[in-house]
Amino acid sequence: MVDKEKFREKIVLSASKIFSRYGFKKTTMEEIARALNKGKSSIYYYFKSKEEIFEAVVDHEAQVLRNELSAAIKSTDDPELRLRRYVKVRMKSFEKLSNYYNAIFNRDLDHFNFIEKQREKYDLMEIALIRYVLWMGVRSGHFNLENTGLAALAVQTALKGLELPLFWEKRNYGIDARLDAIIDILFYGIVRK
Amino acid sequence: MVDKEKFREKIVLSASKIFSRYGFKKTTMEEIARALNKGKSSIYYYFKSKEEIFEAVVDHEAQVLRNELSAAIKSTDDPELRLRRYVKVRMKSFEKLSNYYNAIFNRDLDHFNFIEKQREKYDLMEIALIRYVLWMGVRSGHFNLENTGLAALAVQTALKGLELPLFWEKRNYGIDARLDAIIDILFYGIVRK
DNA sequence: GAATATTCGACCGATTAATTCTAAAAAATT
DNA sequence: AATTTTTTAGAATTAATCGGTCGAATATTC
Repeated sequence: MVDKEKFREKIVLSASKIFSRYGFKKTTMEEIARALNKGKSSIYYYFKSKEEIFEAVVDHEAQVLRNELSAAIKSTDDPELRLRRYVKVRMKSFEKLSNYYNAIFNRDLDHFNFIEKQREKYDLMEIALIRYVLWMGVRSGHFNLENTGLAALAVQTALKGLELPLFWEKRNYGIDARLDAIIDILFYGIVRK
Repeated sequence: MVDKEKFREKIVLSASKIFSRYGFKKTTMEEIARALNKGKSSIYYYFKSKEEIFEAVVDHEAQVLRNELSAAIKSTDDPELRLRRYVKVRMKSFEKLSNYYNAIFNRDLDHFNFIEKQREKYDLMEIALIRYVLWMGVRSGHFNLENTGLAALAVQTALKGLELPLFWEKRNYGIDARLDAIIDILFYGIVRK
């Protein structure tokens, strides 16, 4: 039927909320079904397992993140501001996109190889985006870098490393300020004086 | 030992956070124990079941609520402002004290009779508090009521009825404004013109 | 009204989680 | 320092839960 894909999306959107609230393990098929006013077994008509639903959820949220990131890049021409906005969106999205975040940091989930694949896919995308931002900055003379590929890798590594300390502790206040500080530090070595 | 009661409190405080995040059913003894750096079975030295821990948590939070409510009442002498503050604290606390809230509204828990007892205890306390607030208002000529006992019951019933629509929907914004509106409506029939 | 798509209740086996058991550390008492 | 008592926790037990299957029922399409 034509509507099958539509309903798969409905499932993804609904399950996403439950996953983000309770995490993968604590979310039951029963709950996913109940939220949609369906019987549990009906869900299996659309997805063949809980993992498959979760994979679709993660894919969907990665897509949302990608969109937000490219919107941030398009929002300005100034390379410095652009990188600044990119970092902010990227770090803040990680808070919101908690499924994705959990998928990456939750030890329980390490055995799912699709997480690994997702991570790789995401990493490549991110490095490419950062490299683009850096390259544009170099071209316009704002940034001072020999090898944008290597630099993009370095920046991305730094961002990944910052995720944990940034969100594990005080989850609410000071994030903006701390991000600014981090970005400033990042810039000292990049921006041409 | 003397410290046994102390450690029971530690368990209650710690378990409270986990319960409020995941609810009764989804919280495991394993998690409660892990959060305290103890073995799962050690917890059973202090509480004889998960239910008993939860009961202690609910008791504790009801106590917190009682304290906040009487602080609100003591915070002013003006009867109108006092009732206004009482309602605000009462409605907002319900958001925070989510264990208690869940205990009352979660259908899964209906079979625990201690919930019923807790509910009764709380209702009586609340009616007494409201009656006191109303009575003081009548005495000073601010309120216009024949029977404060009956009026207290009516106000309390109204508040209980408001809990659900108020918190089930948009859980964040407009609550303050909506509460004010509700309080205003409540006052039209109470405050002497 | 046959064929196809969709739903769901009943069930199963594996896993997980609550609780108990046993015995060993750790503290307190003698 | 021996012993008694308190506290801890790994292992064992038991109960419940949950993901997933199956087949039958119901709705939809042709």
